[in-house]
Amino acid sequence: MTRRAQQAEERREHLIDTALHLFAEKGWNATSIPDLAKAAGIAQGLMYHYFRNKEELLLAVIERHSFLAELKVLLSASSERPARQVLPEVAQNFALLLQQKRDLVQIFICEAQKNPEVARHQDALIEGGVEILTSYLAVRMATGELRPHEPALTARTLLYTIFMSQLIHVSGQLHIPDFVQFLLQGILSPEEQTH
Amino acid sequence: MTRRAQQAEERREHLIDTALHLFAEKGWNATSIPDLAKAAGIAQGLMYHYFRNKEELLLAVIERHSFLAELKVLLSASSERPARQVLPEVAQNFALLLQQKRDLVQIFICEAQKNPEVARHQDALIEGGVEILTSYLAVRMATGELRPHEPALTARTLLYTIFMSQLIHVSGQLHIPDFVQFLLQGILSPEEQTH
Amino acid sequence: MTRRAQQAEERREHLIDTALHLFAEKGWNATSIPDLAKAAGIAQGLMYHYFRNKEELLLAVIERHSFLAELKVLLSASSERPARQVLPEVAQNFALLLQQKRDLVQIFICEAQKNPEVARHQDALIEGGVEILTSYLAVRMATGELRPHEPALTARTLLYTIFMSQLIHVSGQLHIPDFVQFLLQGILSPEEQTH
Amino acid sequence: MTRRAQQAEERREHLIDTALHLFAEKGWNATSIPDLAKAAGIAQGLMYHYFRNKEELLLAVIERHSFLAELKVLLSASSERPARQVLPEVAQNFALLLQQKRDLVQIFICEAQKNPEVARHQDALIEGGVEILTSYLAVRMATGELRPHEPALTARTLLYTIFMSQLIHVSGQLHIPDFVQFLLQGILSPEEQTH
DNA sequence: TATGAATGAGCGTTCATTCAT
DNA sequence: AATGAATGAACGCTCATTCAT
Repeated sequence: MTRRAQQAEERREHLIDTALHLFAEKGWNATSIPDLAKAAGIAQGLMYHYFRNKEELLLAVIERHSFLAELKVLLSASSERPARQVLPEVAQNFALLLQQKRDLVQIFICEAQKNPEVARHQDALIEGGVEILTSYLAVRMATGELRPHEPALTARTLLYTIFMSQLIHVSGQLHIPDFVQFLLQGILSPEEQTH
Repeated sequence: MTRRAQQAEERREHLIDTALHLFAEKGWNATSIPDLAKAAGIAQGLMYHYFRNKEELLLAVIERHSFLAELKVLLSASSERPARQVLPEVAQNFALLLQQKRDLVQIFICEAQKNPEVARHQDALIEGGVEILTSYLAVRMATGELRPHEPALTARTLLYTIFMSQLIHVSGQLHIPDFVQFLLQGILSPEEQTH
Repeated sequence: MTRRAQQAEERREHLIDTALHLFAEKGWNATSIPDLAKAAGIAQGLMYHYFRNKEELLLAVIERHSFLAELKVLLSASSERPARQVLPEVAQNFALLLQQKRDLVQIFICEAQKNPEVARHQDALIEGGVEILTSYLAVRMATGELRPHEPALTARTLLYTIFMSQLIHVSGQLHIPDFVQFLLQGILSPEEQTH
Repeated sequence: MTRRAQQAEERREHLIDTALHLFAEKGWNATSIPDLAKAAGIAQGLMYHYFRNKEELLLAVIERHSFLAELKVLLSASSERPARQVLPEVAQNFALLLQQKRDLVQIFICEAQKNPEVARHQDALIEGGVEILTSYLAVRMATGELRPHEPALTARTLLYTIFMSQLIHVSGQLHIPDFVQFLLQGILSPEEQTH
C-alpha cells in the first residue's frame, strides 16, 4: 500500500469514527455534513470522495463498528466450564461491551426501523449472539449441569434484559450479578442448586 | 363549550394522532411540518395555532398517548390469584399493549436520549410498571407461592425481555407463554413446581 | 354619541396608542399584528374592524399623534417680545416637545422614505414649523432687533440642529441655551465682520 | 490569492453593495434574503457562505461603507487658512459626501435605534466629525479670526444642520453657502451685540 | 486528493389577512 | 362588536450534494 493510499485509509477511518459519535449523539438525520466536516477537520466536499452520500456513511459506520466478532468471542465460553461460573462473566462482559459500543447501539435502535440495511445488521448481531449463547447452554444442558429446557429462551432472556437495561436511562437499576443468579436458579438442575 | 371550540379540540386531537404515526414511522426529526399538515389535511400555519412549536407537539403526543394508566390497570393483578395463572396473562397483555402502542414505544426509544422531557416520561412509564409488578410478586412471595427472592428482579426481567422482543424486528421470535413458564420455574416454590 | 360608540372610540384610541409605542420601538415592519393585539389586549381579528390594514393603522397613528398644532402654538411667539428672550424659550420647548414625541419622531424618520403618505406628514410638520418661526424672525428683523438676513435660514438652523440632537443618540451632547446664544451672536470677531 | 478566492472576494463585495442599496431603499427588516439574492444574481444559500446571517450582512455593509476616514480628510482643513474660506468648502463637501453616502446615512438613522452595534458606528462617525471640525475652529479662534466661543457648538450646528437637510426630504431647501455665511456672522444687530 | 464556492429545495416558523361564528 | 380558527405565502436559514479549480 502506498503512502497516499494509507493516508486516505486513515482519513476514511477518521471520518467514520467522527460520524459514529455524531450520529449517536444527535441521530443520523440531525447530523449535517457541515457538522461532520468541521468535526473531522476536512472540507465538506471531501466527504463525497470517500462515501457516495450520507446514507453510505451510515452503513460504513455500522459495518466498521459492528461488534458481532467481539460479541462472538465474548459469548464463546469454553463449553467445559460450568454455567454457574461462565454466565456471570458473560453477562458482565456483555454489559460492558454494550457500554463501550453505546454509540452504535443508539444508532441501531433509532435507525433500524427506517433503514432496512441497518435493520439487517441489527438482526445479524442479535441473532448471532442468541445463537452462540444458545449453543453453549445446550452443551451445559447435555452435561446435566442445566436442567432440560429450551436454551434459546434463556439466551434471549439474558441478552434482551441486559440490552434493555443498557438501552434505557431509567432511575431504577438492574444489578447484573443478582440477575444472573436469579436466572441460574431457574435453569440449574435441582442437584446443582445449593441453598 | 361552543361548537367552534369543540371542532378546534377535535382538530387538535387529530393533529396529535397524525403526529404520533408520522413520528413513529420516520422519527420526530425527519417528520416535517409540511408532511404533517398534509397528512392532517390542514394548512401548515394552523399547526402553530395549536402548538407552540414542533417540540411541543412531540410532548403533546407523548402526554396524550402515554399509557401508564393502562399499564397500571393491566399489571394490577389481583393479589389473590396465583402467579402461575396471573403472570402468563400479564405478560401476554403487556405484549399486546406494546403492540398497540408500538408507535409511542418507537418514539420513546429514539427520542428519549435527545430530549430529557421525553426521557422523563419514559422513565416514569417503565419504573411505574416495574413498581406495580414488583408489588404483586412480593405479595405472592409472602403467600409462599413464590420462593423468597428479589421480586423487582423478576419484574424487570419479564418487562424488559418482552419490551425488547417487541422493540426489535429480528428474525428470531420469543414465544411469550414459554418465556413465562421458564421464568416461573425459577421463582416458584419447590413444592409448587410440578413437572 | 351612544355608550357603544364611545367604547368603540376608546378602543380605537387605545389601539393607536399601543401601536405608536410598538412601531417606535421595533419599527412598523417588525411589529406584527399578533404583537399588537396581545399588547392591546384584544383578539387579532378585531384590529380589522377598526383599521382596514396595518398600513392604515400607521397612518392613523401619525394623524392622531402628529403635533403640528402643538408645534405651532409653541413657535407662535409674541412678535412684540425680543428674540433674545423668545428664542431660548422656543428652542427649549421645541426640544422638550421632540422628547415627548420621540416615538412619533422615530416613526417619521424611518418610515417617511418608504411611505409617501408618511413623508407628506413629515414635510408638513417641518415646513410648518419653519414657516411660523420664520415669520416671527421676520418681524423681529423689521423691528431692527435682528440684523437684515434671510430669517428662514435661522429658522432651519435652529430647528434642524435641535431635531438632530434629539434624533441621534450620540455620546456628545448639545447644550441648547448655549446653542441659542451662539446662533444669536455669530462667530466672527467684530473686526472681521464687514457689512 | 488564487483566481477562485479573488472571484469569491468580488462576489462578497458585490453582495455588500447590493445590500447597501436595498437596505437603504426598503430598510433592513423589509429586505428579504430572496430579494437580495435575486438582486445580486446568486442563489439564496450562497449568502450564508459569505455572512453568518442577515444581521452580519448589515454590519458588513456598515463597516465596508463607513466613511469616517473620508470625513476626516474632508474636515481636516489646513489650520492656516481662514474659516471664512474654509468653512464654506467644508460645508459643501460634507453635503456632497452625505449625498454620495445617502444610502448608508438612511441605514444609520433607521437601524441605529434597534441595533446597538449600528448605533456605535453612527456615534463614532458623528463624534469623529465633530471632534476634528472643533479642533480646526479652536485654532482659528486662537488666531483671532473667530471670536472666543465654544467651537464644538459651531461644529455641531454646522454638521447637524447639513445632516438634517440631507436626511429629510422636504419641500423647502437649505442653501448651504448662505447657511455658512449666516453661521459666520450671527443674527443680532451689531448694536444689540454686547460683549 | 482536496477545497470551498455554488445551488436550489426544503426546513421550522411567522405573518397579514379573512371569515364563520 | 368581538373572537380566534384558518389560510397560504413568505420569512431567515440549513441542507445534501455538485463541481470547477
